[in-house]
Amino acid sequence: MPNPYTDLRLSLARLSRRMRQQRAEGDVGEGQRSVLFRVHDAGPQTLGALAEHDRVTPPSMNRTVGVLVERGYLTREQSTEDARRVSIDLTDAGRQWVRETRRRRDAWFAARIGSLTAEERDLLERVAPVLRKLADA
Amino acid sequence: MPNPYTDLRLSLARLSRRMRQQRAEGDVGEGQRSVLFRVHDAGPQTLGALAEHDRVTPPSMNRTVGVLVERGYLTREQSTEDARRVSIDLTDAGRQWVRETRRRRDAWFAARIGSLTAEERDLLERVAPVLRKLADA
DNA sequence: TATTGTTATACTCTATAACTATA
DNA sequence: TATAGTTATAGAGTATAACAATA
Repeated sequence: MPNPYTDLRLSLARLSRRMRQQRAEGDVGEGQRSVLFRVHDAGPQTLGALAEHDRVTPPSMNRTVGVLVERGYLTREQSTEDARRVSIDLTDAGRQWVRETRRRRDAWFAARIGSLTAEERDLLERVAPVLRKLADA
Repeated sequence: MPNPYTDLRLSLARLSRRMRQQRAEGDVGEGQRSVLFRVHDAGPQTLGALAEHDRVTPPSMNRTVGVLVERGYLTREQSTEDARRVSIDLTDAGRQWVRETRRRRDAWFAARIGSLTAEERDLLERVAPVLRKLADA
């Protein structure tokens, strides 16, 4: 065992996989969800910004955005300052979708949290900022 | 904010995404990796068992396994007790691939760990079993 | 000329339906 | 008949290359 964090890393990967599998029938895929969450949290984005954020090529992101526009969750609007750029924003339906999805996932996660002891829950709350730091590093 | 664990859940998802993106050029995909790791950790598996473990349909898993057999990482062998079943196992190359990949990922993770304080590292080590419990719940 | 976005095209991974061999 | 695996086929999602519009 060359590294004491192997177990931690594996547990993280596994838990995250379980979370990702928590999606409703007929739901949007992982890439689409990421875009909707991003626009919800960071406001209107250009295509390039979204592609970079998800580390995906612009044509790929363009297709993803196209699907979400067709579904009525996003709007594409040409920028007034720079006509090359587009501004991608949420519709009301998109905003509602994000809220609903977040609610459902939080509920799933909270149910699992409920099986822990008070001490374990306390530990989780304290480790949250550390995980955030790791993710952003 | 209806749930105090939203932040934790998001950090987990984000960190895991970063980890998954850590793959070398010409590397195998996520689904293929999951299969190799599974067989490495749990020993020879039937196709159905692998499909169920990854929550994927048998035809889909069959294709994934087929690619890995062609790549020389897995072998398919008919069971002697029940001729309908196949036993899927790692080749030496497959075993080596798993070890190498795990080593690389651990290194990536360890590098990020290095930016933490001793106290934060201690917290992480203690939370590992809790995360495992959550993932397995 | 460089940048932003898009279209054309192909490849991978997934799924459902239908088939084969075995129990 | 039921089960384990496979084959046939199609639908998402991704990529690279080439193009269009604008700066």
